[in-house]
Order: sequence, then structure tokens, then C-alpha cells
Amino acid sequence: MEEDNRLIEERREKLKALRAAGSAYPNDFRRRDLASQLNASHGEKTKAALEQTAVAASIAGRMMLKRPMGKVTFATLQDGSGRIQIYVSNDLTGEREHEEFKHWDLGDIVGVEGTLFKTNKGELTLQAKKIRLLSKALRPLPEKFHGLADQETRYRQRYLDLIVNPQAREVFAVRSRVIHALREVLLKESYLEVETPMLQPIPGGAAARPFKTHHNALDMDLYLRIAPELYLKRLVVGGVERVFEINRNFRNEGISTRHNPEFTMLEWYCAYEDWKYMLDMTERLVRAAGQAAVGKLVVGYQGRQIDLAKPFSRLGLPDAIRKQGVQGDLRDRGLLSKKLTGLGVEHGSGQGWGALQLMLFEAVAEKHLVDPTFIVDFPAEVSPLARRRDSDPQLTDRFELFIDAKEIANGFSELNDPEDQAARFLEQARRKEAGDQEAMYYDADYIRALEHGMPPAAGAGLGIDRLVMLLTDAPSIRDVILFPQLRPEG
RNA sequence: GGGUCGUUAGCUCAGCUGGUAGAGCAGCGGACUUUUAAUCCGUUGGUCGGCGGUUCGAAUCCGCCACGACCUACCA
Repeated sequence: MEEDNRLIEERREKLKALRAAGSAYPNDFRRRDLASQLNASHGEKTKAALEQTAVAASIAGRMMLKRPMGKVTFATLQDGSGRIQIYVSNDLTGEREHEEFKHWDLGDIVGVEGTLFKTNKGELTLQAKKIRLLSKALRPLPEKFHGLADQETRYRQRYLDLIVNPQAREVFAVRSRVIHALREVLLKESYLEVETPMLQPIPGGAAARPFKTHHNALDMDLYLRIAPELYLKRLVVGGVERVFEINRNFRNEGISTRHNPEFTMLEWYCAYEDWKYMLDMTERLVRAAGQAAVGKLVVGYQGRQIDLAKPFSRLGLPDAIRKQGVQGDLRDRGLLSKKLTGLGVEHGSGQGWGALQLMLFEAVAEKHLVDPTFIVDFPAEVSPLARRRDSDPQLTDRFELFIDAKEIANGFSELNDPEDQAARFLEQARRKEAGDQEAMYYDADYIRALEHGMPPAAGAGLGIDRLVMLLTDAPSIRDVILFPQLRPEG
């Protein structure tokens, strides 16, 4: 730990005095009011009207600003709802109390009882009759005007960010509203919310490298889940016909402005519906989230306008590639391989046209998908859990939603044919054998579940963090995760 | 993993082609009974991210390392 500096040392001395007086860290002060509520209910009243009614109030909060002017002091308190000014004076509060108060520090948590009045400049202010120091802050706050600018400190000491940067608080309020809105839609439509294992003996449901851990009593390796998908579909087998989960996934991969090792996904499944239902529902959910979160459907993101109100466009994956000027048969492995080589994209001989087509899409087309766009017509090769298209078994009934070139959602008609699923797991296992660290494991228990019969169904996943980034104009996923993963402090 | 940029007081930042560290805020002392980033006077506070090197002399130039930001790669 760092050495205490002089500022902290001075505050420790003040705390020592408080302890000696027997009043350090009390928990018997009860506030009755919140700053925002007082402002809402009395902020519009005139100075004279407030003087007549003498409204009593009590508030508590962190002292953010202090303006001592001799026999009176103005200070600004911040509570969970907002800020309000307080007024402490020799006349009303008492000279001794006022003198002590002047030595309290910015950052201290203070409780105030008194009556409301308006200053000559018209600011609603709580005139203190009693004032108490509820919690001594030993460390100084960041600069009162510029706030906290250092990105690293904002991420590592998020509490400071939340104290001094109102925008940071707003981001997480938006996040909460987004999740609430999504949950509300799903519950209203009879989906059951569940929680499935974070610790899985076989990590499945996505192509990703997992975190590995060990259970001592069972003496077995476990993996942090990369997706809840296979468990949620087991529930569909079990008769939970509409089911969803909002929870963390963990992927042992790179960290970037779009990737955090743990991130939050909504996954939901519906029996007796298909991918088109899921696609429409995804669009509805994004819109509901946008409306609830920011109250409008045209959002500014990093200088661009993104319209969530107009119907999202739909584009076949090969069409998206052709749109970028690529000609020829996009199921011709040789042609795809040549194009990829030309673009400098490494690829292996074990990959078929489906995998190469997807790689080409990511290389040339993905970055152009700024407006909300559903990409459809995904090859079966790269969709091992999705149902094949009846009219073209090399494709699947699958979609991905892109907004601002980021994958926001992924859904499909579910593969409920246990024999096809077993075959696809075997193919995945073969690739894992060949060195593909992201290939899936063969999950025999999941096949056994499918063998009991899963109703025809559709499912989808929606990345909450990226959606919140979009709705809060956040350039980095770290801005929408309270405690993003960072290297240990040096 | 590669590239670019950054790291100076608790916070926000200056510091030129190398001459031995500054401001504002916060703190401390003083003045001030309606302030609003209060104001005014005085004042404390630094291993200039770390380790080496070049030099008479390094916050400044060079190398390595740490951490961060951005870009890129990886990530369906």
C-alpha cells in the first residue's frame, strides 16, 4: 500500500479528535429526504412562500463543495439522488458547531436537519439547525471542477468515478433500465427467468476458449461457462417452453474496447417458434431497451446517428460480401481461399467453404454494417447448434444483428435432431483434435437430452454490454462495466 | 502478439533546442452574514512511473521494464 501523504495524515488527526469526542462513524442519523425530491417539490416555490411555510427537512450526503464566509458557510451535499445546498451559520447552528463544521473536509459524509429556504440567487437551500459528521473521509476527493479524468483511476477506483462524474452514474442507470426493460418484455410474454450453471464440466454453446478451474472435493476440472445455451435448451426439453437467462459469460480471450473476459448476455428460447420469430423479437427487444434507457430511438453513437426506429434491414451473408465488390461463387472454397490470402487473412486447410465465407464476411463486410442490420444465410459449418434450412441444408435458419459494426445478437431455429447434433459435435471434436482451441466439445449428456425429444424451438442471445455501449455513446466496453478487468496495479 | 501515444504534488495540468520543478484546485493560517468552481491575503506539499546509460549536469536525450489509452490482430 502507498504511504499516507500529508493530506491523509491531517485527516487522520481530525478523525482521532472525533473518536476522542465519541462521535466517529455513528449510525443513528435517519434522513427523511432526498436532494432531488426536495428540489422537485420545493424548487419552484418563491423565497417568500418558503419563509411562510418553514418546511422542515433532513438530508445526508457527501460534502462536495464548501464555501465558508466567516459567520456563515454554504456547502453542497450530494446524495444518491442529486445535490442540494446547505447553509450553516453561527446564528442557527451555533457558533461552536459552525467552527467545527468549517474543519470538516470535502468528501466527508454529513447529516443535516433544518428548514428550507431560498437564497437571494434563488437556490433552494437547507438551513441547518443540527449538523453531524456521519463518516469521515480520510482520502481527498479528485479535483472539484475537472473531476476525475484519468481513465485508469476511473476503472480501478470506480467509486471515485461515480462520486465525481455524473455521466458515469448515468451510464449505469441506463444499464439498469436496459436490463429491466428486456426482462419486462420477456416476463410479459410468459418467459420464465432461470439461472443455469456457471461452473460446467463441459463448456458449450459457443466457440470460445474457456477459463478452467478445479473443484477440490470432487477432484475434477470445471470450466466457467462460455454460454448458457445447452442448459437452457435442456430446460426446453424439460417442458419449459419459454425460458430466459440474463447472466455472465466468461471467455478466456483477448481484452479490447469491445471485449471483457466476463460479459453479460441475455439468452432466450421459445418452443414452437422459428428463427423469424426470434429475429422480430430481437428487433422489438432492442427497441424496448432503447426507449426505456434513453427515451428515444435515434441515438448518437461516436458522432454517427443510429436509427433504431425504422425496420432493421436484412441481408444475406454472401450478399453482404458481394456488396463490397467481391465477385464469383462464394461457395467455391478455392476462390474464397484466394480472396482471403489476398487480404492477408490466415486460414487452414481443414476449413470448408462455410468457414472461409464467414471469414471473408468478417474481413470485408462487417465493418460496413453501421445501421442496424440482420445478417442471414449462415453456413451450417459455422453454426453447429442451428437447424439446417429445409430448402438448402448447407445453410442454417440463423441471423446475427449488427449495429455500428458490432455483433449485438445472434439467433436461430434450434437444432433438435439428436443425430444431426451428434454428427456436428463429432465434427467439432475432430477440429478440436486438429488444434482448433475454439471448437466445441462433444456433450453426450446434451445429446441424451435431445434424444428425449426437444420441441421445435428457436433461441437467441443478445449482448447487454454492447447494447448499453450503443445507448450511452460509450467508446469502450470498460465504460459500461463497473469493474472491468485490468492488469494488477504495477 | 504488433504499432502509436502517455505516466510530473492528493486531483487537473504547464514545464521549449539538457542547467537542477511550476500553476490552479484541495490542505493549513487569516479576512469575510446569501455564496455558487465563492472571493481576497499568506503558506505547506515532489524518489518528475521504475531501473540503467549518455553528459560537468537529465523531468527533458537513449535503452530496458511496468502500467494505461488508442489502433491493429485474435475473439462467429
